[in-house]
Amino acid sequence: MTTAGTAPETATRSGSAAARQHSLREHNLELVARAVFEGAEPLSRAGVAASTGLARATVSTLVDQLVAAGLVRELPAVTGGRAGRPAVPLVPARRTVVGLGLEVNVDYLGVRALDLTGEVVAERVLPGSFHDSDPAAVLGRLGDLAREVSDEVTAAGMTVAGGRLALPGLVDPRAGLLQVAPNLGWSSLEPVPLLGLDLDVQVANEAKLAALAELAGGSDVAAPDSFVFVSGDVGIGAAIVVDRRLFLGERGWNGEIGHVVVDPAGPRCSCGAFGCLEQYAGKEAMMRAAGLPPDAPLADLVARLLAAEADLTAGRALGSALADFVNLIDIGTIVLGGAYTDLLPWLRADVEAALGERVLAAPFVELQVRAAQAGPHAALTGGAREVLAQVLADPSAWV
Amino acid sequence: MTTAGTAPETATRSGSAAARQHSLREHNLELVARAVFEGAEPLSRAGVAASTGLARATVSTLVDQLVAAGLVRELPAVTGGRAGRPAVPLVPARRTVVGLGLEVNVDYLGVRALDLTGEVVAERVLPGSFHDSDPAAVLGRLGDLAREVSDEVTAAGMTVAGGRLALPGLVDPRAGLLQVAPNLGWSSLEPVPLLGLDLDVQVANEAKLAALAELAGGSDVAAPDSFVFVSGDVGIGAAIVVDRRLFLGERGWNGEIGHVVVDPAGPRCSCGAFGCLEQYAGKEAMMRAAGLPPDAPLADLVARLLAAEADLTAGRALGSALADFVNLIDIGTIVLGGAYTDLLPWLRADVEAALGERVLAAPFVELQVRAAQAGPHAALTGGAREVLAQVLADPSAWV
DNA sequence: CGCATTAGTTGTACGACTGAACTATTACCC
DNA sequence: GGGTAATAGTTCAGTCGTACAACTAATGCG
Repeated sequence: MTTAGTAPETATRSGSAAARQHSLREHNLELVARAVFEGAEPLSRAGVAASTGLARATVSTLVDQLVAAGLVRELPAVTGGRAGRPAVPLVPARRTVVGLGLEVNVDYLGVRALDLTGEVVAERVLPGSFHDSDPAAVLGRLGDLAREVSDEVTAAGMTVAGGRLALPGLVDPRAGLLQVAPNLGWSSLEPVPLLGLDLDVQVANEAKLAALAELAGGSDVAAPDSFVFVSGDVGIGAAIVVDRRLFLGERGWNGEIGHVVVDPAGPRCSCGAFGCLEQYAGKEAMMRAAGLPPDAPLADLVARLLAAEADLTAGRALGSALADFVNLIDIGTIVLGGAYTDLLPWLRADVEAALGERVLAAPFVELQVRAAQAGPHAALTGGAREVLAQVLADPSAWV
Repeated sequence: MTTAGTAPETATRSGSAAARQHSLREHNLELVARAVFEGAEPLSRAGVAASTGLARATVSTLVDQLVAAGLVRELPAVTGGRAGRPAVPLVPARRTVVGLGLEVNVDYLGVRALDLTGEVVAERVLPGSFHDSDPAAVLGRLGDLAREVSDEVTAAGMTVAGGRLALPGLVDPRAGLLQVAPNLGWSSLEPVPLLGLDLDVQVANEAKLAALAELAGGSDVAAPDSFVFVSGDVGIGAAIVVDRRLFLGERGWNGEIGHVVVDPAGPRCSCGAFGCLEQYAGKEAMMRAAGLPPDAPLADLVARLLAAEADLTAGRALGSALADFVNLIDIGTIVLGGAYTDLLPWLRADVEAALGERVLAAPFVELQVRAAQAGPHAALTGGAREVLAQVLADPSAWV
C-alpha cells in the first residue's frame, strides 16, 4: 500500500545495499531537505548545519543544489535584532514541483495537485455514484480530470513529479493491482493503464493515504508522530503510522478493523463472519440504528443526534475494537476520520471508557482520541504529499 | 522493548543524523558482516563482493578488519572443482565474542551464553517458583548465575559483549524500567542494578525475545522473515516480527493478545474486562476446561488429550483473536510458542478455520500456522542473539 | 568608526570507495 | 609437462564528499 514500504530507499538507509560516496551525498541531501521542509521556522544555512550536525561548508553546497533544482527558495535576508551578518531564510519552493493525488471513491472522483509548500495548486472533484461501476469508464474519466489538472499546472511552469491513485480496497502497489474493492464492485484489475496518463502513477489504499494527510497537522494541533487512523464510512478501514511512516504489514492489507470481532453472537457481516465491527459502527448500521435509511446522508444522522431524537451506540463497539487494536500494536493516539470525525462528540465517551477498561497499558499511558484534521477528500492530499515526500527523500533525482 | 527499536543505529541508517565518511565505513562493515553471518553457505571475499555489490578491493579491507577483530574466521582455502585460485571461505568466529541472555520467569531463572556461530557456550538454568517473589533476592541470584557464566567464558578467552534481561511483563527498555509483571508480583522497579553485574545489560519483554529466537530457524524449516509469534502460558503474549526485526509500537507494549475480546458476554478477566482471550486459551483456563487443576503441568493436559479424555476448545477463541490480529496488521505467518507448541495438533483445525472465516484477505493470501522451533527457554537464546545482532550491526566498535 | 558577532564561502586535507592492473593459484587441454 | 584460461585476492592511482580552518560579508553596538 503506497510506496512508503516499497519505494526504493536511499542506499544508505536500505540496510542491504552497498554504500558509496554517492549514497552519502544523497543521504545528506535528503537530510538537509527535510530540515528545510519540516522545520517549524525557516532555517538559514547555518541553522541547518546546527540542526543536522553537518559542517557549514557542506550544508552550503547541498543547499545550493536544492535551490538550483527548484526545491528550495531563499527569502530576503532578515536582519533580526542580533548582531552579525543577516541570515538567509530557506523555505520550500512554491509552485515549482507538484504531486498529484487521484482518487476513485463510492461517491466522487477527484484529482488534487499540491506543491512543496503543501498548498493546493489545482483541483477537480466530481461527485457521483460509482457503486458497481465500470472501471474502464470511471478511470478514463478520472484520467481526463488528471490531464486537465496536469495541463493547468504545467502551463503555469510547474513540473508534475508523479501521482498516487487512492482506491477503497485491497491494493497491491508493487504489482499495481487492485485485488478487490467491494463498494465499487471492482476486482482483479490494473487501474493505472486505464487512466491513460503519461505519468508515474502508483496505486494505494484510500485509508492509508488519508492517514498520511493527517501528518500535515491541523491549524491548532500539531500532528502526532505515531497514530492509528480510523476512517469510518460504509466500510471501516484503518492505517498505522509510526514515526511519521506508514506501517503496512506484509502486503499493506492491514488495518481491517471493520472485521474485528465485537460479539461472536452478533449479526452476520457481508464478509461472511459474525459480529464484525462494521455491523455495529459502519455507516449503514449507524443509520439503521438511528431509524434512518442506510444510504441517508451523514448530515441527517448528525441532525437527529443534535435534536436528541436518536442515540449513537456504535461507540461501545468501536471502543472495543480499538482497545483490541491498541493492545495488539501499542499506539496511543487514535485519529478518527471519515464519518467518525463529525460523530466524535457522540462517540468519545463510550470509546474512551472502553479503552480505559480494556487496554492493558492504560494505567501507564495517556490514550488520546482525536478528530481528523485533514479536511475533505483527505486521500487526495495524502497521495499528493506522498509523491512530494518521495521527491524529498531523493532530491538528487531532481538536482 | 529490546533495543531493536531504540538502539543507537548506524548514522547512515537512522535517517536523521549527518552521514560522514566514517558512517559509510560503518555501514559497509555491517553489510559485509551480515553477508558472512547470514549467508547459507560460507562466502569468499569475492562472493561477498558479488552479493553486496561492493568492489572486491573494498571487501578485502573490510573483511580483514572483521578478521582482525575476531568476528570472522577464515577457513582453509577450498579447491573446488572450478578453475582459478581457490577461495577462502569466511565464517563467523567461534568462541571469541558471546552475548548473554538472562531471564526471570515464573518457574525458572536462567542465563545462556551464545557465540557468533549461534552455539550455546555456557548455560545455567535454575528451576523454582517465583510467583510473588522478592525482586532484589531473585535478581541477586540471577546475577550470581550470570557471573558464573561470564567467568566461565572469560576464562576460556571469550569476550562478553553484553546482556539482555527477559522479563514477563511491561518493560520500558529505554529507561531500564519494569512497569509491572503480574505473575511475578513485581512492579515499578529498575531490575538491572539489582543484578550487580559490571556489564551492559538491557531489559526486554520475554515474548519479544522469544520471537527473536525463532529467527534462527529450525533444523528442517527456514524461519520466515515476517511472523507473529504467540506465546501461550498463564498469560498470552505476542510479538510482531517484520523483515526480521521486531515491530514494537510506541513503547514496546504491543502484542497483548491475551486481552483481545473473544466474547463480551464471557467471563471476567483478571485485567477487569470481560471475555478476554486469556479466559479461554490461557493455560489455567485450558486446564480447567480439561478437568485438571489450573497449575497442573502441561504434560498432564497433553496426556488427557492423547487419551481422548478431554477436548481442547481453546482453538476457536485463539483463532478468533488471531484473525483480529491478522486483519489489523497483515502478517500471514503465525508461530505458536509456549504451551501452544505442544498443543498445536489439537488447536490447528479450529485456528485455521477461524482464520479462513474471519480474515478478509484470506482468499488472496496463504495463511500459515506453525509451531515454534526455538526450543526451551527461547527468550534466553533471543536475548543473547540480540546482543550479538548489535555486535553485528556495529562491528566498528569491535575493530 | 571600530569591534564583536554571526552568516556564508573558499581551499586544503583526509578518508573511503572504485577500477584497472597485477599477483597467486588452480583446472583443463593438448 | 607446459601453456592457457579462469578465478581469488592485493596494490595503487583516481575520484568524490566531508571536515576544518581561514577568510570574506554584513550587521549591531558602544
